[in-house]
Amino acid sequence: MSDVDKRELIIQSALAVFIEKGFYNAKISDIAEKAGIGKGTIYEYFASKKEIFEEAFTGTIVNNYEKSREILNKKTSFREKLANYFEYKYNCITIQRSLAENFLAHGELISRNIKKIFFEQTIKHNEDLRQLINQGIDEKIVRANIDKDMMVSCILGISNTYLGTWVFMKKEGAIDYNKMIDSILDGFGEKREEN
Amino acid sequence: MSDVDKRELIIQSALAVFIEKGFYNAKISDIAEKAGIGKGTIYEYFASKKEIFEEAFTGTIVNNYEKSREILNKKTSFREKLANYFEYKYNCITIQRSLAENFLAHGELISRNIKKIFFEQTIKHNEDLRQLINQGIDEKIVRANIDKDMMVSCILGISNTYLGTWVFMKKEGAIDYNKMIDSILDGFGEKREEN
Amino acid sequence: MSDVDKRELIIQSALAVFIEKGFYNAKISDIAEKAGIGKGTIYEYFASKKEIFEEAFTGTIVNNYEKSREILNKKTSFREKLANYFEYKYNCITIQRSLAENFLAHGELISRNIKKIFFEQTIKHNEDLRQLINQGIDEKIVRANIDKDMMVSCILGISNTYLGTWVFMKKEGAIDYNKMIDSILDGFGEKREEN
Amino acid sequence: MSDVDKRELIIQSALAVFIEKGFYNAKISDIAEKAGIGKGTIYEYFASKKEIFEEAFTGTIVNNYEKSREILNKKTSFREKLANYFEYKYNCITIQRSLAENFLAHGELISRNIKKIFFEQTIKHNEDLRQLINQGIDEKIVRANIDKDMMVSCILGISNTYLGTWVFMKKEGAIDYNKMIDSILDGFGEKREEN
DNA sequence: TATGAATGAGCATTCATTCAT
DNA sequence: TATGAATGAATGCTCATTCAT
Repeated sequence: MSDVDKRELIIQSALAVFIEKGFYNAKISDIAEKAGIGKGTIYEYFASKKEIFEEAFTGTIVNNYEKSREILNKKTSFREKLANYFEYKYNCITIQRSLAENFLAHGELISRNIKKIFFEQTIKHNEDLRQLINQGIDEKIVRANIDKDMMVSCILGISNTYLGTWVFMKKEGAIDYNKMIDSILDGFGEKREEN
Repeated sequence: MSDVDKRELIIQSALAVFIEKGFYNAKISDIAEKAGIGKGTIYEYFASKKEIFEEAFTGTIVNNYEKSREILNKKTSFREKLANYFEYKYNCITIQRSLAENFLAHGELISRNIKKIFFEQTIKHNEDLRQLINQGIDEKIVRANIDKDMMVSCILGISNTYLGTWVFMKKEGAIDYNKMIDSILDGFGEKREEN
Repeated sequence: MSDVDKRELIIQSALAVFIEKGFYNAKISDIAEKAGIGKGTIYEYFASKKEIFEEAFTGTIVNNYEKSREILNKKTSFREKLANYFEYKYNCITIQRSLAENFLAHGELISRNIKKIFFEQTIKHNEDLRQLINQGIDEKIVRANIDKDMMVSCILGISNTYLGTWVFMKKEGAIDYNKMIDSILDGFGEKREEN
Repeated sequence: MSDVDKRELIIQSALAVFIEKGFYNAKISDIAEKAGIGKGTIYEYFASKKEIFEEAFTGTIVNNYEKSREILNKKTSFREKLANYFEYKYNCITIQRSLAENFLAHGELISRNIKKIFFEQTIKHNEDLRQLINQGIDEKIVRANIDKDMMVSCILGISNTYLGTWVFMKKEGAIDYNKMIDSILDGFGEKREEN
């Protein structure tokens, strides 16, 4: 097994253990056992538990970002993109939630570098969503004069909360992504002349 | 100082330390020092670190719920209530975020009882928001045929994400709560005949 | 309540708790509760937990010694004295065992002074038993040429072990003290010409 | 060093510290230091201080029993066996006393299992002594009509008390084991027709 | 005098990390 | 390179003792 593969093996095992137990209750021995290797071996590839956590986290956010960017860069319509984006978010919401919680809850664990990566990815992600909004404007689906920050927040917020509730409540059946999109586009208010 | 006051002092000190350092890095001695009392004294009022955490958390969620319910029960219009609600949420978003993170990130810490309280408060809060939506419908501000779950998620999501970003990015200036409300009511899409 | 009475109350309460839980598991608060007084009050009468223990112990050994000496000083025959002695020892074997165990097991607890008292009492007690043996010799019941130390050990040993087993095994029914005495006097061997 | 040897090293070190200081004053760090290893290492071999204590104790009582049984099973005469038995008891009386004291004084420390072992060994030991008495009867040295329980108590009692005093008083010189045996066989009384 | 709230020294135990093999 | 036995720093909690009331 190559060095790269061994690292990846450790990261994936660590990820599983971190998600299951959280950072502080995840023991190095748990990770080693999950990976089927010795405790000492982990230290041949990583300097500390913190480093494993950071790397697992960095990999996951970068990976998530790449995947969502892929979706948003396809040659499809605004609505299709948004639906695919929601679907993707739903699929990774469990793992994301756990990681985000660890990340947020243990600020002290996160080195400056990791924070920078997270920040950059968030910015890029927001930019991607703004691009999507621009596309929506070009397609005459989104109004041109809206507050884009607000709309980004709304897209993120509704997906996190609505899909999160779905996961949390263990609801069953198909999610109507189109209704989510309509809600964002049309709002919930009576039609008005002026706003 | 009465027993109740001493408990409250400890809880507030603990809250500050938990928010700053997270559960696992908060030392009992930190809490004692913050409260200006001896370590042993804490154990006169609480059985364990976990119990302090639970109590601090329970108090805060119940307290938050009470305050938001107060706002939502005032004799004011739909728009005014929603604006006040957003304002309130902004004010407590920092503490809320930290607690929620600790709560979510350390599921193992939270006893069945606390989970029940959290769950109940969440359900009640959602019901309060549904009442608010009903009021909006009565006031002919909200359409009658919308998916109320979706709208609740949107209210929660936009407030968490938009206000959260505001706090996280340390933006300055006044937040335009009315624009938030308009976004939810009118959506971001071009006006359409059918939806 | 006089000071002396309060001291005695504390000692008796402490004794009960020490016997039940042993020195290290006996808490000052247990003793205070048993005595129906406040923790602080104990320190008005004793300097430390160790001192309470010592005093309780001293009192008990002196007391035990006094009572056994009383028995051994009565104007009765050798056999009667020995039987009464055994009976007395049986009655106090439980408390004695517990105290002795604490005493022996926690040598470090016992101050030089207490050790001296214990030693003196033991010596005196042995002397009393030697006097008893002399009386037995005078009464022509005990042979004159025996090793008195050995006989003292035998009296102590058989009473401790035989009666101790009785207590430990929770045997019921009457103990035949005369048989104990006969065993010591006659031994268990076949009669021999010379010994 | 093998795992077994390391365990044994820890047990022996613990034994020494328990004997010197008693259970509650024996610190894990004392035991580690005595063994010349780190504190943490002890927990690689034992789950808790209590477990070390139990194991040290179990080993010692079983070991003691085995050794005394060995003596009592030799093809030697009644007197020789008894003399060897006393000699053996003398040699292990110090360690035995300390352990027994800890055992008795800290009932709460001793698990059901350990109590069972102790009880079984005691029963077996008493049976071994009864066998010895039977042998004495066969050899026409012990009278057939004696109370065997009483004689067992006398053997145990005299050895504990007489030898214990010897150890306690730090007497010097050789112990006359034959005189002990004679005392048990002949008693201390004047010869009588009837008893 | 009597009290009990407050205290902090002290210790068993955990687990990330090291390093000899 | 891979290992896991060995380590000891770090911390929650207990409880004898103090002292303000």
